[in-house]
Amino acid sequence: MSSPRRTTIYDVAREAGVAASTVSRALNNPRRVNPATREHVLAVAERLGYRPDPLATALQSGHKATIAMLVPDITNPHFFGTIRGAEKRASEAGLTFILANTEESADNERNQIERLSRSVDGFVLAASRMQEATTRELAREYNLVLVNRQVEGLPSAVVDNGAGSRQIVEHLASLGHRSLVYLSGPHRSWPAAQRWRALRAAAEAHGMTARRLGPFPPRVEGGGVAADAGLGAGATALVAHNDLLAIGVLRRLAERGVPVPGQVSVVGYDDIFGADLCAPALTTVAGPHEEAGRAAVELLTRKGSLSRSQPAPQQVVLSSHLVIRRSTGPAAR
Amino acid sequence: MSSPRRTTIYDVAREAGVAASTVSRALNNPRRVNPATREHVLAVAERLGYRPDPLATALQSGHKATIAMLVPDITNPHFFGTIRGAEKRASEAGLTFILANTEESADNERNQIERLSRSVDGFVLAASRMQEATTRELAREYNLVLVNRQVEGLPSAVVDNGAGSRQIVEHLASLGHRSLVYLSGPHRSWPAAQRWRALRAAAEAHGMTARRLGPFPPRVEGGGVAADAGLGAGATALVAHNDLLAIGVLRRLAERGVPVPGQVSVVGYDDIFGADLCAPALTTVAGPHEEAGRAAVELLTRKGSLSRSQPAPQQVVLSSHLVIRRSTGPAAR
DNA sequence: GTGAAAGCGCTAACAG
DNA sequence: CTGTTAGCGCTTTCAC
Repeated sequence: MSSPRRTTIYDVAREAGVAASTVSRALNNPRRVNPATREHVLAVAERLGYRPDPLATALQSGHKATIAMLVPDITNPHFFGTIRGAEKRASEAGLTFILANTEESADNERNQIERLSRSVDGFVLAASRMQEATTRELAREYNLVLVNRQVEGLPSAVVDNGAGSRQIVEHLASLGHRSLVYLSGPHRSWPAAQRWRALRAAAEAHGMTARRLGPFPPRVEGGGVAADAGLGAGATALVAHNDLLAIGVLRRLAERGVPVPGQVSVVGYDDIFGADLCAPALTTVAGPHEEAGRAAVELLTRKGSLSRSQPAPQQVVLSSHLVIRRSTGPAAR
Repeated sequence: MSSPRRTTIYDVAREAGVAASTVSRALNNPRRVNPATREHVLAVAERLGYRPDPLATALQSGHKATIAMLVPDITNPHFFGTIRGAEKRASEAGLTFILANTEESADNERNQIERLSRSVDGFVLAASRMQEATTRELAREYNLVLVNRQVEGLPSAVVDNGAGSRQIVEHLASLGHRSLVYLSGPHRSWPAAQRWRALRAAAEAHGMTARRLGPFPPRVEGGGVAADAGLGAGATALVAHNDLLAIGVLRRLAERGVPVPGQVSVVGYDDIFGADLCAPALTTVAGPHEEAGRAAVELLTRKGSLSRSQPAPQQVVLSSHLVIRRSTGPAAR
């Protein structure tokens, strides 16, 4: 705009009768300057309304005080909690928070990382779509922390759906179900693989049959085909990859006049906003996603400060649990 | 990380056998350099994997290619559409997108603006909580565009809830309702004032009585008191400030055993995700919020490029409409 | 059409 | 403890 030329460190220096470097020190290394002059400099800076220029600081010191979070799809309510947690933590730590959409594309993700690399100190990659090898390679050059994805050797924060998955099976088993069908999300998806593994293992332990169908698009629109496929498989319990898909399944079932949970029980994952609003309210696996977002940022900042004295990158694992609502009930005879 | 020293414009210059300034020109002012040398420089840059440093560019030129969006509450699903639209447009325009939460506080908003001012070209202020005077004052120093708020003399993009509000009244009137109660949001809120104004005017035109209660916290939790207050007022139709509040109202009504829409009709605003999932599905005013986000960014970029030859700041107004679902029905006798 | 040189605002040696 | 001196990587006059 009308750029009235901001006051710089030199203005403060001149006004305070010291050198620019002294001003810089007074501001950043308070102990490396005489308390008296320090007071004075600070007062002058205050009076002149001095504000450091983050760009100039970054250019010189390399410390940008900025992080970026890359999300496959900003719109997906699943990410809201994670985004929120990350933004909050970043803000608390005085970091500027950049948010970018990768549109579910690994290429896009990589490009964004390269585009932003000079502007940020590190990245939080939510549900990254990149191949393990690519991710690992990029991690050698950039500061990366993963959320809801684990790659050996890289720091990450995940909500472990293992516990939730086991609880699904226990819940269904106790209701008399003998088999379940997992309506899978994208096969490339890390959580999808993790969920299926846990479900299958738990089912086996409980003497239940578990089958996997799909992949289905993990959105409400995917629910139509998913429901029909599940029904075709003759299952009494449908476990959808996420709540969006589960809600779509619920809709299709209602359309077809299939009573829930009378004839079929339905379970989701994520406990998104809306999961308890639908009819019937959805039984789903809830997890501390906001916590995961916070933890990821935390890992990023810690990593930066500790100058690689880190023994091994940390992998934070948060637990999940089943929230039982109305969409599950006793198995049909 | 292991910072292998990025290739700079000087590396390219040396390798290409030209001066750094020529490289700069070849990259930015293609026409101010000999086509042949240009080709050559570009080829070398490509080969060396040169990437300009946005920070250095910004420090020198003042052009940051970055915008920030300030939102009162990232968590509120109401903003998702707007955020998404803004992020998309920014990304298309090659702009880096900073997102910050202001926690519903005007002070916080102002601080964020000042903190980020050196790092960005401008701000999109969503549902700004600041006073008109403050906003106007800040707008003289910074590039601001408002979303879902209008301030005389400042550029903005809003979803006009006037049309939707009128449609609410027409809809209710045609169902035989003689009176409605508006369960208001924060009185400081610009949309709240706008909605109430339109509702009242339309009600008058249709010979209906309109009353305003509140303010209520515009969240699901606010629905309890709001519902009770509305019921106490003896209304047959409750128009809630937003869908969150409306959903809370629906819940409270269900708790109290009040049939919807049998005894009371309920209407919301925003058509958030989940509005069609609740039981009964919510009748609500929908608007092109994603469009509003896009438009705001558009205004911001245009404003920057056109060097103040702008006659008057633009105020984009987008229209809304009522989506009729199951929460509204004929007035109880 | 191209090169040399001067900074943008700040930090970080290096002397004193 | 503090001042001087170089740059960070880039753009932009100003000469040639």
